[in-house]
Amino acid sequence: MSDAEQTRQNILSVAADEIHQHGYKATSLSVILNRCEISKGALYHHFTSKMELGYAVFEEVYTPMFLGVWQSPLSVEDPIEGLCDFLTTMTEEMSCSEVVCGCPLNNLCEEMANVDEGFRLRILSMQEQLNQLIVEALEKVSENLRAELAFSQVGYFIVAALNGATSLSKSSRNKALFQQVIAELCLYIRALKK
Amino acid sequence: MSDAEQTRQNILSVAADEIHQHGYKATSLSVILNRCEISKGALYHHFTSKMELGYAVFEEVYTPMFLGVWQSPLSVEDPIEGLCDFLTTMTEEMSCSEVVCGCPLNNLCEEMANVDEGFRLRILSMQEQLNQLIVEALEKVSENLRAELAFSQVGYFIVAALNGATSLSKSSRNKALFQQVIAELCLYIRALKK
DNA sequence: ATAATAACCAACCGCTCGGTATGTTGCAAG
DNA sequence: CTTGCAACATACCGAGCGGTTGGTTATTAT
Repeated sequence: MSDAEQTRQNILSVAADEIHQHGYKATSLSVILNRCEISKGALYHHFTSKMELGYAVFEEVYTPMFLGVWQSPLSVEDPIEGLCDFLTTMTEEMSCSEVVCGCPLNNLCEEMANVDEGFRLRILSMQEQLNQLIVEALEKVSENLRAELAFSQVGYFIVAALNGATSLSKSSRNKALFQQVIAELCLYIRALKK
Repeated sequence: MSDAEQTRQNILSVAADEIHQHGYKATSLSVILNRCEISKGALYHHFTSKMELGYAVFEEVYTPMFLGVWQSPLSVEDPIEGLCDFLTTMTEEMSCSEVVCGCPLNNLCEEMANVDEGFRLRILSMQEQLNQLIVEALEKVSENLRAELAFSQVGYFIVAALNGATSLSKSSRNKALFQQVIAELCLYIRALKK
């Protein structure tokens, strides 16, 4: 990787971390510059504006990360159990600070969807892709599931409950509440089976 | 009501609206001043800082509103149906822009819980009160519910799903997704019955 | 070897923000 | 009648922000 590309990737990675921790608006370019030990000129050579940097973080960091994380648990033989295992393992392995930090996608959705159309459309697309993954997984084992289910609706419900769980744990600064909601979510998911 | 108290209430009401629409940080004092047609001196006569104004909005506007909204559907004979009716009626009656605007409590939780301890504790208290309302309602009809339920966990799950539903509708700018998640949530709630 | 361009730096700009200092008005008690 | 304080108004401050400008160094193509 060329030096320039290295610089760019470093900016993206640091920006992704800052945006995850403090949100897009509260992320200061000067902090990114300090952490990367570069000048403002360097940053503006690689990105035309803060907004473009935000979009790049979304597309080049968050999106591949997200698809990667969700694909594996849904690709197993029994996606219902795969999903539940994934959720419980995640709650167990995540540090308290990670839980409190929330999901990058949900954070950006709350912060930016009503403010910037570029972010909104990217978030929407990501959510639809994620929902599609769940729907396909459910369809794969539909013969083992209750008959009256609306898969897309179920998929969005699962995502909603998960996002709500992270939101709740932000006020309690505690994994306990998060774990409870995930536990209840797993009960719901397992009850999808016949 | 005295003129001064009138001014104070006006500030609170306008600030509550601005914070609901744009969040706490993005709410500019100058906008509040313009809408209220008062000077900065007037605002700082009634509130010592923007933070204190935010706390006052939470305690004097959001809290009573919230408790009022949730108490009625949970106080009826069958709180399960009361809750489902409440949720579906809400989705039907809320305008699209209201849905997209989100829940003030959840918005503040996402924005401020990780940033300011004063907000965090107030939000936490409000969520616990809300959960308590649900738990008490469930206990009231526990003989009609499935035996193995953990009421507190169920309460938080319901709140989480609801919050997640508003989050999802922010990216779609659409009531449809919100309605779907609420519909699935009602299926879950009704399935709490034996 | 040199010209051109990529990659980067330092200094500065305008703007908005929350907050403050000082001044003015009006009512109400003594 | 005046003294005093509540209830405002006006003007200003410093800080931090995203972004721009003009210049410098390093790399690459001819």
